[in-house]
Amino acid sequence: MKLLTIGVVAKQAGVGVETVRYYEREGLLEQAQRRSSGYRQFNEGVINQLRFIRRAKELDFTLKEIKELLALRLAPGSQCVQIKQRAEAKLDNIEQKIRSLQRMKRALKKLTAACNGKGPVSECPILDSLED
Amino acid sequence: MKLLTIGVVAKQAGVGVETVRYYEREGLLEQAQRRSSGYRQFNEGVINQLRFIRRAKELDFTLKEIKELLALRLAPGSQCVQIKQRAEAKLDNIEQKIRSLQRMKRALKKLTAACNGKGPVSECPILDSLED
DNA sequence: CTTGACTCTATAGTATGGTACGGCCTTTAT
DNA sequence: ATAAAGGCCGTACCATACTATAGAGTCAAG
Repeated sequence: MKLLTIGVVAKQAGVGVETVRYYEREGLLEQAQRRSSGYRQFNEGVINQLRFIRRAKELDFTLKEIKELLALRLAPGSQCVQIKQRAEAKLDNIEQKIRSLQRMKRALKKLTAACNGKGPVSECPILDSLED
Repeated sequence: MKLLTIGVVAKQAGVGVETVRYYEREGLLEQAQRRSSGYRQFNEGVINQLRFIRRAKELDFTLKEIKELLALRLAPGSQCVQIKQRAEAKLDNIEQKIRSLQRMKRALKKLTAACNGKGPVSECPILDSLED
């Protein structure tokens, strides 16, 4: 098992060195072993963990939620259904955001449609409807 | 023209007193007149301005963008088309967010569909696909 | 005139997810 | 042996949009 320095790990995982330290501080990564000089020594698995974090972030999980996922993954007796529940909750969450954005979109579309883009600001129907 | 204290203004507009001061500091509201004691005196128009800000925020404009809208509104020679452009840019922006969330949604749906919710975490296909 | 509610300022803290800096120590290559 | 590159830590800083606190002064009602 090869041991890697933080710089190598960061590069492999596509994140900054500071980010790796930050994740360690925040408990997303376990405390790395140290050599006598104090330098961290990672085993290769950390790179996959960092990728896990990145993927989960792409799915809109917060670091806090990711930490919970990682904890579940390691806790003895955790069941797959717990992970599934979290994924489904996140799915709900995302769907709500989408609906909210779609409402905004409709409202803004209506405003821009009402405006012919001509004339001074004093006659702008977009501002008018924000003001009234 | 009645002059109002900050507390009245805040209440009428449905925001906190601190928020009004914050907006003033940030340049979203012009500096209020003061009486000799140093107390702010607002005229009633401020309430509409605060509502403007609230509505624009609901449409996902940031305070920075709102400040620009307000500046445009006051600048002589501003044209309606400039407002419309900003609204359309924001619309694009929102549409991008929606698309991004929809991608996440599809990915998460796929993951949850692959998981029957049975068995230990070590066999969870959701975690598997985040890890690999 | 007193009391309680209101207001003032400046400063710090909240949450999120990092990024940057300074000063120092270690490793690695030549 | 030396110099460059990399690592360490603690702290501060970024953006966003507030919110809270302390300590002081002011206003209005009774």
